[in-house]
Amino acid sequence: MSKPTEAELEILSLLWELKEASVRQIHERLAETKDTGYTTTLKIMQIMHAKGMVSRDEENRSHIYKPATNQKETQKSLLKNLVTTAFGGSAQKLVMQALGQENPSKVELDEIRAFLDQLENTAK
Amino acid sequence: MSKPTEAELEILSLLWELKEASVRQIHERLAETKDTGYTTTLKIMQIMHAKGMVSRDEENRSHIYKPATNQKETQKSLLKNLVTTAFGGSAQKLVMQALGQENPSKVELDEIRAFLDQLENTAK
DNA sequence: AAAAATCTACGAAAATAATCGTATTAAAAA
DNA sequence: TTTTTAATACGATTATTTTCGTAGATTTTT
Repeated sequence: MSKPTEAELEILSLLWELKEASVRQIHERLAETKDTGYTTTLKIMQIMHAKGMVSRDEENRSHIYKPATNQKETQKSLLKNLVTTAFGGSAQKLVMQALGQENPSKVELDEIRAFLDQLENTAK
Repeated sequence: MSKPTEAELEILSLLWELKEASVRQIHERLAETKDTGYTTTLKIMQIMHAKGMVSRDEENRSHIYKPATNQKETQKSLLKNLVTTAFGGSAQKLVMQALGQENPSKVELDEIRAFLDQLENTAK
């Protein structure tokens, strides 16, 4: 699957969150943060459908869209792209930057630690 | 500073690595992986200069470019953008995805652990 | 039943990004 | 000195992405 554009990614992300949604629902969520027309949202979702990036149920007049691209795979390729273009290929640098800018809770940090342990044991 | 485009980011990244470079140098590096014309590289670097994204020394005929945008800041904003658009705002999810896809060495993992510890102590 | 609101489809315009060709000038090589 | 190579500037073209307006159909409200 080709890389989603910025606008597509915003919508895809909402679909991952909501599992499924109508154009209206997506548009209302987008409208919270940006000032965009309904038909613009519609058009982009139609394009995404044409690309096979989402599926849709046309049973009712208001179509219901679902993500058709795997979330993990998509995130992975976006990350890979960012690591190579902006972080000189170092995932570690990216991770540290990401953590440094946030203020992760102890719980989150512990979860990451557990994940690191698991990585170390599973690998090899 | 506005978000660099894909092509700009590639160049910026090389400039961060090299500290400074001529158009020719950048172009040769780009040409290793993609098939692009010299004047295309030149044009993009000129645009970057017009945007204030890079500075340049025009002393000699072959201009020498330097990054004018802070690497950390730029990386930070790109990450923030990715976290919000693709990871539903969760830096933790992004971090785990990033680590999971690589195969980090024990040394790297330990460095990250140390970083986590430091985060925990510094914060609050 | 008529009017208003709500959908989709779709083409076209606008905005943004990337590519390239040509002119001109300066430096290097012959 | 002449020719060739290498550089910048810059406009124009192409490609991609985003936005919008309008038509036509179906629901919902009055």
